[in-house]
Amino acid sequence: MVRETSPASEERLRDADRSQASILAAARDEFAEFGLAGARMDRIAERAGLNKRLIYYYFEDKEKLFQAVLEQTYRDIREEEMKLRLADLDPPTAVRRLIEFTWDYYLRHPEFITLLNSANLHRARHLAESKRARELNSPVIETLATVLERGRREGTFRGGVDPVQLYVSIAALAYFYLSNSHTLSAIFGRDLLAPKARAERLSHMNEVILGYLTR
Amino acid sequence: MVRETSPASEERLRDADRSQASILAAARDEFAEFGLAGARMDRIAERAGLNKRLIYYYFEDKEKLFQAVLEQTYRDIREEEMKLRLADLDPPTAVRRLIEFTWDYYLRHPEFITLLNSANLHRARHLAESKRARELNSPVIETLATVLERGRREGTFRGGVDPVQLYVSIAALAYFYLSNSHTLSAIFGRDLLAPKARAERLSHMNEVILGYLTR
Amino acid sequence: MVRETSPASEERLRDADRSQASILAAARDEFAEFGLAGARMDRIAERAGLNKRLIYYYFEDKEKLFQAVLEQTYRDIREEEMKLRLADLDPPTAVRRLIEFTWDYYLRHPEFITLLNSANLHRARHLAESKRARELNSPVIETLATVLERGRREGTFRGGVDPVQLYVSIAALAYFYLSNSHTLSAIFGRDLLAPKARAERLSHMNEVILGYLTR
Amino acid sequence: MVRETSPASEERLRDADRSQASILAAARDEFAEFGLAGARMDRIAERAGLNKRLIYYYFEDKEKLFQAVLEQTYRDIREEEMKLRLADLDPPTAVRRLIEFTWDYYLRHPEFITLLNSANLHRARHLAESKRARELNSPVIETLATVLERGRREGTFRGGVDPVQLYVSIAALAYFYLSNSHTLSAIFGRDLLAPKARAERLSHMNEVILGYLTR
DNA sequence: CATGAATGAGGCTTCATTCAT
DNA sequence: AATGAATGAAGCCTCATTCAT
Repeated sequence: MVRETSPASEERLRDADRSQASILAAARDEFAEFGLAGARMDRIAERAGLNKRLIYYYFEDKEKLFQAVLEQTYRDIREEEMKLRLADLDPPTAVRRLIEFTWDYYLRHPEFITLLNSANLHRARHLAESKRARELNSPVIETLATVLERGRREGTFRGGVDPVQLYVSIAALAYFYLSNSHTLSAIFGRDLLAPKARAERLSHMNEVILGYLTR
Repeated sequence: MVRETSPASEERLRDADRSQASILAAARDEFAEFGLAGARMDRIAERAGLNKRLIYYYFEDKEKLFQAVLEQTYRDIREEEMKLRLADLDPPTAVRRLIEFTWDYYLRHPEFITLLNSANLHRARHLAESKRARELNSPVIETLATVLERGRREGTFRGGVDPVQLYVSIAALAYFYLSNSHTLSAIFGRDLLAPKARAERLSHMNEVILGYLTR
Repeated sequence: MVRETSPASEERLRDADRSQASILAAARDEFAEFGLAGARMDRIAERAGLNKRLIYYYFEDKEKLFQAVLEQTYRDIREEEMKLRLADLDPPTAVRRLIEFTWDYYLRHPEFITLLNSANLHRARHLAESKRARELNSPVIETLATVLERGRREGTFRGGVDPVQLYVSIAALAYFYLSNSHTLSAIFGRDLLAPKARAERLSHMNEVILGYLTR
Repeated sequence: MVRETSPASEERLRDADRSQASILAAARDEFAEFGLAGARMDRIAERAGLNKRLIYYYFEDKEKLFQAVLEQTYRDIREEEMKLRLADLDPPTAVRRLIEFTWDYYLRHPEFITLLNSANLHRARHLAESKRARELNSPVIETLATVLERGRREGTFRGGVDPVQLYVSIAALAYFYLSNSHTLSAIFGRDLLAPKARAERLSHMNEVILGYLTR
């Protein structure tokens, strides 16, 4: 005999999950747009289409909510990084793939950048408290290490490249450009987010990193 | 005895200047520490050792004060960049000098990074409103262009390098590392600001940029 | 197999009784600790180990719950007073017994005092609404009247003593000392609840009341 | 030459003082009526006829305001006790005077009782934090000691009476009756605050205390 | 009988800003 | 130039209570 899960309780559970997910998504957008201090709990509730009180019911307070958003944010990017399968590609292609993924991900997830900035404004306090910080380490780093090693053995890449430094540098080249695009656009008097400018940036990034790696 | 008006009024002027400067410095620290939304006018007054009302007297409101801080911040870095005299150096040394200056400046002025992040969180609204935005363009860019051109002609550097892209990339490599040092430290489980780590990062940055430029 | 309805329903009834008693005890402690306004329905549920909704199921709302607690509190002390059997003792012993009982009861039931204070802060509104107020009249008063009369006839006690006034005074001497022990301890700079201090107080109370009564 | 205090600044100061006094009086009434948890900052502001924000400006938060009210309350009664001049009276009269003063003071200041109850509900935490607790010790105690000693030497009073215990007992007899008058009235079915009942209580108190003291 | 999810009203407190001198 | 007093709006959070099973 098949046990019938009470549809009622299942739906209830799903409601709870759905409510939490709604809040989390709404909070992510609000924090991304206004930062931790500038975010408004009222607006988060409104964005989520739920009662404000419910936020406290599930997430205790603003700080904890922010922390939950950060954790979710990291989980999201790590999950996508896992799909990259860089090990299957020849070294230069793998590096190019990582650069393009990073660039695209930041473009598709502008909230990632502002959330990270907010987290760092608060000295990563929320991350430090999140006992799972180390789990957020990118799975790409290890793969990148083997890619670099393979490239070196094949004679394509230079040796002595620290994969962590390289990973950080790839992120840096994309992140800084996008994070500061408004300021830079104002200063340089040209729109850095225009399609052409974007293509040029990606191209430049590839040149810099591969120009550096390739011997 | 005749009371001399002039020195008194002059002194008063200097007091006024000093007060404004105090407020500006206090505001810079406060905004850097807490962001625009997180900053407190009360604390700024306290930091400046002056009455809160005076801030409004000189700077109208919080937004305008933030704008004034940003402008000052840009003026400060541009002023130091002017002293670089890259044109006097041979191309690789000039580039290395720029990288080291950037790195050092960010290290000596951690507030620069968080202020810039705040400005961008607000989509550079405060900069756009500042009629002097274009004046904030770095004087280094032009010099860098000539340096790159000279390097190319001398056969040291590759050609086709956009000085703006390169300038942005140099800033990016330093900025991202420092801006996200807390988060990265938590994730990698090691202190990215320790002296050794800092030296390694600077070395890596030089290698990437010069490895890319040099043919 | 036949399912027996009766024990089940009986058990359920006992469960219901037990739940109500749990809630009542939890509420008594919570109200005693924080007063009516300071008490939290959440905490009462938690203390009772039961769902908050159940409190409303059994007691309608916070006010009614408080009233129920008060009634129970009075029933409890009256029940113990009934066991005193003062009529069996010679007058001075009977009075001493009452004093000691009062003192002990307040010491054993510190919640009695704060609950009474809360009730009076609300001008005994909850008591006035309880149709059974008069039933809460102490059974001791009548006994005390006969004791006083007997003492007078025997020549031990003075005449003209109103048993209600005396009863109130005995309660007063114990109640005030214990109710305000924290304040008094702070002011006098000594711990009024230390064993020695407590013994001295009881002794003093006996002396005052018997010194007054005895001729 | 007479220095003229700027009327402006003096008035300003008086405004500040007056505002604080208004808030304190309003808070005293509100806390007396509803207790600490039941009191509403909004209502206090309204009672004081001042902006709610001002309460925080002068008193920081609700707890601190409560503490300030308590301190004021103690200062008030101590100040009146100072005027008693018991030392000038013959011992029985002095004691009677103290009893009557206590009774009258509680009747004229019903807020005194509920405030004290509130303070004790919170275990005198606010008093303990008030470094001036010991200063709140009644000046009457010492006088009472000399009165008792004088009475004993004159042969009117019994010996071995602890003035602190006696002082507490006198307060107790009045306090309990008034503090619990609502509850007691409901239980006994008669109005304990009616003029006749009040006179009887005062008379009883005098009889108890003097009956006890007099030998 | 029992419970997790949800809510509207309201409470304490904070904030940028202005007033009056 | 400088300041203490004062304010209205709004922010975070809590509370008693109800809903839906």
